[in-house]
Amino acid sequence: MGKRHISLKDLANELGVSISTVSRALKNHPDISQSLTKRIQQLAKERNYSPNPLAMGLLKQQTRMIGIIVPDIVTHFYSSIISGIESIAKQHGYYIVIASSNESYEKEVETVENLLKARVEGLIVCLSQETKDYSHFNKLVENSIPLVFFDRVCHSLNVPTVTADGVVAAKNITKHFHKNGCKRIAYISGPMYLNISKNRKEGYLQGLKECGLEFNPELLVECNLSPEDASRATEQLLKLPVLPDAIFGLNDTIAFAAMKEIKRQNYKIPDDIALVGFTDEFHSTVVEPTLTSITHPTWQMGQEAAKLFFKCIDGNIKTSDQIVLETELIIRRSSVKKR
Amino acid sequence: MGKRHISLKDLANELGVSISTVSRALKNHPDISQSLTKRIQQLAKERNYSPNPLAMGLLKQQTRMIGIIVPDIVTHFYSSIISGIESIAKQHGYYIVIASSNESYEKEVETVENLLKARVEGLIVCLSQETKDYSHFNKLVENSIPLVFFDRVCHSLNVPTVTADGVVAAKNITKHFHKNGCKRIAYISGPMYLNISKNRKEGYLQGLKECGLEFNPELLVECNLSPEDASRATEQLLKLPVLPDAIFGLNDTIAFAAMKEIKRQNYKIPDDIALVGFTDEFHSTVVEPTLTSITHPTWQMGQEAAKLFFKCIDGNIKTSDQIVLETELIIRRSSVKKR
DNA sequence: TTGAAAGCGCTAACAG
DNA sequence: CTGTTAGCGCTTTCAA
Repeated sequence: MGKRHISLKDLANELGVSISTVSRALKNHPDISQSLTKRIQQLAKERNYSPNPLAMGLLKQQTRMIGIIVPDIVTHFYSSIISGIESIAKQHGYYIVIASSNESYEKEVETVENLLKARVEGLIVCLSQETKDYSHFNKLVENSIPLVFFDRVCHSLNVPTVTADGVVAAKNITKHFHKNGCKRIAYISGPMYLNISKNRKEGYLQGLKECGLEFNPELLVECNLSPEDASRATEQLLKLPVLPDAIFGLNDTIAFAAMKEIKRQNYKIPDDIALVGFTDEFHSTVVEPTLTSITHPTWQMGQEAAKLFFKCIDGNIKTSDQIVLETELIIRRSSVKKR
Repeated sequence: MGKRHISLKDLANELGVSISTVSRALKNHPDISQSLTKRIQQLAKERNYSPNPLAMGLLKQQTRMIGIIVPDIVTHFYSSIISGIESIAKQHGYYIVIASSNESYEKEVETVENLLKARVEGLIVCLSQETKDYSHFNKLVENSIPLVFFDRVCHSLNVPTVTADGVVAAKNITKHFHKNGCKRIAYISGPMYLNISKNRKEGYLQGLKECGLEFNPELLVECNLSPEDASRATEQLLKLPVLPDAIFGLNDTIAFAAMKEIKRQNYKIPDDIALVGFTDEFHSTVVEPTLTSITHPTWQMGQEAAKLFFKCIDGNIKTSDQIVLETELIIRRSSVKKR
């Protein structure tokens, strides 16, 4: 094995000076003579010295690690956001530690604890679909440990958040449907305690109103966020005495599942039923028909979340730092009726 | 801010004993009296004590962090492998630090350095598509720092690897095409210095031979792994005086791009051109027609890679530890001609 | 049965 | 201009 990293001490010994001299020289402290500084820096480069972050961390009580908790890591939406976070983290010389809650409340609680034990400096979190109780985040808030929520957030905790404007997005979807002649517009939602479900419902209702359509409760079905349950929800809609002529899903996963189920029952998209998704996964353009969807600026969401995080670190966060990003309706074939 | 974590010292002060006593009690050292041990452990639990990993790391010279380098994090293939790695890492009480090379050699080199600076205990790596030179890994090998490659690997370095059996897989694809009446079977490959491209070519050639077909160089085109270049490669195939009647892509990203291009030119899949992908991304079942593909046991690949990693850590690795996993051809509609 | 002290790598206050 | 020292949290001899 052997020694893998050399230390200040190694350098100091080799040059016959003290450790602190080396330390100072390396940061160009004016106290050290030009020539010595040069010699020391030279040797450091030769030996490929790099400071031991553990020692630094211990001393400064900081690890330069950000904990990220996402419902899952395999969805493009989240991994793209993670990329965005990473890009900012790297600029600040921080590392990210990623953990997945697998959409489980229990695992989320456990994960928070673990990351704290690992001494991350703070957390950037998207809540699991099961999470209704937020007390596991209290400890962070009380100790003013940096905490940022994105996408699925909890406003009661007074924590900075980054979200996409689901109200406007859902309103636009609804109006888009209406413009295409749809009158029975259905919404497959997630659990209503999630802000994303609620916001999109809000926009859905506003949209209906603006279009002069009445809200029909049987056209709003809830499901958990699994493809299986989304299929079930779709089936439920398709069993209605009068079919819906449009469906929009809380996200693309749900929309894809709905698409499969609609096809399975031999209805035509968009002519029998128009379909719109949400979050614009990469494959929206590959499915048949191509899926109309709401794009999220995921990369940017990640970046904004990371920026808020560093504002927390620097201690100049306003509790009112609630960033809401615009989305865009990308119209493809799944929602445009040929008439 | 205040103190966020309590230390042995805190506990010791509170009980009026020495730090070392507390330390020993917490690990049930027989020297400490039963009653004291109990009292100490009780307080530790109350105060929610957890050892400071930085201090431990500094002392033991280990960080319990594994560095992972993947070409990108947003592809399901990689994120799923990462999940697999994480599951094993967690069992061993290790954390993973994920970095992406973005398919760039330069960034890969830089990333290796950064992770080493961060004192990860070793690396689990999938090479970038540009990487032909492996000297940035020499340092690890020389210092026997644990290093494991998966999927895109370098055999010359004598490092343990986990791969999928691309030869057999590509052979099966070729034979599957032939069974469906295809005679002009094309292969859109990646750069040939990548083992995955080479292996699949090998299998492709074997398959042709077994089917009594001759290899036609114009039916093998290379592209870098971007959708854009894959489209270009597809176009090239579609410009041939005689069309291919089957195409298999190095991976699903390429296959999806090929699918788009084929559709754009108004050819029918599978009847004009049969299509098969590789790696079985989630959306294979949603595209139209559903995409025949080779599934990789990605989760398992990650797990195996992590297990090899810990064998390295424990020092009982054989240089011959080369794990090759079986794949499976999942036949869907894109490759079955109606005749 | 318990405590004191050294040391992991580093910085910073304090002495020369 | 440079060296000494203390201390971050912990384990581990060595002493008592």
